[in-house]
Amino acid sequence: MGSPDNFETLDDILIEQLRSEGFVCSLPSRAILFTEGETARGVHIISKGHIKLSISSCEGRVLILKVTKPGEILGLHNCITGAAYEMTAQTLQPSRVTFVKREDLMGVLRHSREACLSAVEQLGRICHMAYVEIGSLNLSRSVSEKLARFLLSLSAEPSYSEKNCNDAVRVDVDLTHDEIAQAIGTSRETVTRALASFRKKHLANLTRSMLLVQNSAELEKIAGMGAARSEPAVARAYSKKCGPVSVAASRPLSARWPAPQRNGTRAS
Amino acid sequence: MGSPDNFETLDDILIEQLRSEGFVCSLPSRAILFTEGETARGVHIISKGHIKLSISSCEGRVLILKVTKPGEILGLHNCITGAAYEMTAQTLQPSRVTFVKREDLMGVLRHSREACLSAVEQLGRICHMAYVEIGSLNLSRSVSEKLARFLLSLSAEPSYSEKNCNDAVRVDVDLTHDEIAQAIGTSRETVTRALASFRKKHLANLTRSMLLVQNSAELEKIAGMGAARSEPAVARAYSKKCGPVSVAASRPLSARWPAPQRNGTRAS
DNA sequence: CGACGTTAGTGATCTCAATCACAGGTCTTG
DNA sequence: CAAGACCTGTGATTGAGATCACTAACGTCG
Repeated sequence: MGSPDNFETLDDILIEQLRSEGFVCSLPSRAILFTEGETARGVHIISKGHIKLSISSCEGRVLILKVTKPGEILGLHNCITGAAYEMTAQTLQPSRVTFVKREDLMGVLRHSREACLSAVEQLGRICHMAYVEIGSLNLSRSVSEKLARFLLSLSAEPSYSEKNCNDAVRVDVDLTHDEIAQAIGTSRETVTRALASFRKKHLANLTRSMLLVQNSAELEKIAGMGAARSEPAVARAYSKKCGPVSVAASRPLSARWPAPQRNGTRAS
Repeated sequence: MGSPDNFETLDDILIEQLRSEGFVCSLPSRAILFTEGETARGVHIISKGHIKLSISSCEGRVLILKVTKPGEILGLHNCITGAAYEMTAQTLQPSRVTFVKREDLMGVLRHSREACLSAVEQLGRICHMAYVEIGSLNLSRSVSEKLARFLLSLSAEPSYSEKNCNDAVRVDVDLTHDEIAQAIGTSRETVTRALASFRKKHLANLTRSMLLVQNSAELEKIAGMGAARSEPAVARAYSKKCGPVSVAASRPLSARWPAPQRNGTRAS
């Protein structure tokens, strides 16, 4: 988890430099910044408001990838590679964004070493997030697990949450059940039911875009994040011919997982 | 789709430069390059062999993210951001990789502008792939759809496939049914059944790590990739208050994803 | 060569969540 | 304010696929 020594300060240099190049615009709620398939003309830097990023199949199925917070930059990699947007961006509230043309972005990258390193850092972070998202989305079976994880991720977001007294966290989410369903890949009704279940158990309460996380500990247990189960259970993937050899390079082979034995740790 | 004018040549500069800095090592089949949770000490550049990248949940569930081909670079963003690997890398065949230490990577990035731009390009591409993967993984319901897509992606891979006479493509995949299941997020038995179904319909035939794609056109239809349906059907997501305003840019609104109709590829 | 250990192939069940079908709420907007 | 248009909440139904439980092929290697 150690944040890298070197880049520390570079972190937002790119954004700082870009801000002066771009022009600001205000957008109403539910405005679309760009849609998938479109070619990127530039990048958007969010100053105010939350932006919903989603991918959709042409059948109408929609997957919400993430909801960005102010300070993030959108479409960076599309500008750089020239690949069309693979997602659609839509504001959830009235927002303010700075738009920087692709040429200007490229100019900055080419002329400022620091900006370029900063871009590398930004992209690295985005990659990481994407992979974590993939895992989080696909490595869970039950809906309640995904929903719990989703609610927790919302409440963990500082720009959203207003911590309260004891354990409760109040979050202002401008998402409908339908959108939540799209974010965790399930159906609206199922979200409604799962939320009702959480409410009944006093774990969390979502009413009219106001989420109240009451028992985050228990939620985390449901989400499978809690260190509750210490059973690592590395699974069959490594139980086979596995790792007779690992790269020459020094390798502590981080003892994150115990003996790769066959064992079916069922949660029952 | 236009590959960007500018970077064209920069494409592999980073890798070229890194190659001279690193040291090569040969690995047997099923060797592990690194595991999730571990901190990145450097990057791996694949010279020979295919590498399986997977994420696993602590319950033992495994998701195979992708199988890389020679020429790719692994762990770049982990080195850069300092974040731990979010995935495990394992060889599928005897392989040869070049390992470059993190310090050396950083040095190259800092001292060569072109290398840095090249890194930006690389990362951009990786981001794009990751997002496409997310969509592909989550926006389809039926297993046969995902399996078809997966088989096609294998056969499309030049480093794998050996095109044959007419339509048939022969591919040498070193993946078990189990691993395929992990790659498309389903169970082994289901993969076996779906493959049997494809075999029966003479669409594709997978036997002992030898895939023969017989009717790619039909497979594509199942995968929902075929331009068959031109129905944009952008869906309810935009049907609401939607885009009263869209940032300056025009938007072609091209629908990217599958459009299969209901069809059950059940064995039975 | 026989003995494991790993893959593949198949049936029988069972479960979770998608879907369908409404009904009551809430928020827009003329 | 009344009419719609969305959103939420719930029941009933259904089906795709996960799981379980075996059996049958290989392959490897003492």
